[in-house]
Amino acid sequence: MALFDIMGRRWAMGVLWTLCHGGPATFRVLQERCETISPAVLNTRLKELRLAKLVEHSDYGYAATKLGQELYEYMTPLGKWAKKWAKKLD
Amino acid sequence: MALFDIMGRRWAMGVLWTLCHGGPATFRVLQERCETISPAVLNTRLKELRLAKLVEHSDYGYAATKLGQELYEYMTPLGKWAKKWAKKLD
DNA sequence: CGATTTCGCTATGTATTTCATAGCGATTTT
DNA sequence: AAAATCGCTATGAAATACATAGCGAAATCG
Repeated sequence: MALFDIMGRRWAMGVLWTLCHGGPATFRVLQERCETISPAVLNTRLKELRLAKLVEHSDYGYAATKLGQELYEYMTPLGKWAKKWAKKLD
Repeated sequence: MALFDIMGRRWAMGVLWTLCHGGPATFRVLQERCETISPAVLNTRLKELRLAKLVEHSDYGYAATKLGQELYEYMTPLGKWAKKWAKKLD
């Protein structure tokens, strides 16, 4: 369950989601998009995500790799489901 | 993204996965199935998952709710994908 | 029935992770 | 040349997770 290992860290999913949803971004732009992430954690997550080949550092800044996009696509329906789920919590 | 909030905690996905994959279990059995989880963390996650209505405490011990199963089903293809992904890391 | 085992879980002290914030050196803009 | 912006590191405090021991209640055994 090594995937859970990396995804079970704060902001790991959030960063990948943000990159896929909003497109490539520089460090600082990405930081702003995440709104409340600290640069230290963002930096750590980016290193981990790059090591996991889910994110890469291109000319346009950080971007999801093909693998990262694939993972994101598995997560999108989950995002929709989450809205339904949230309503049931009241 | 409140779903990421709860799922982005250590063992949250793992516990739900374990319950869905192996069926309902008592606290101690669940702890054994997770192999390396500490009782304190397991207890915390169970509280959170119950609050999120993903897990419930039935007669047979802890079990995933219908909602929890739904979420699990979104995660299963992800588990298969993870194997493919793991090979590309070597 | 009393003794033992098992159960769910809490307590405790330590290690790791995350946090907010400041700021450095390098590059780009003015 | 000065100022702004960049990616990122440093730091110290707070939150989270860890391993381990063990408690009180319930089930099981003799």
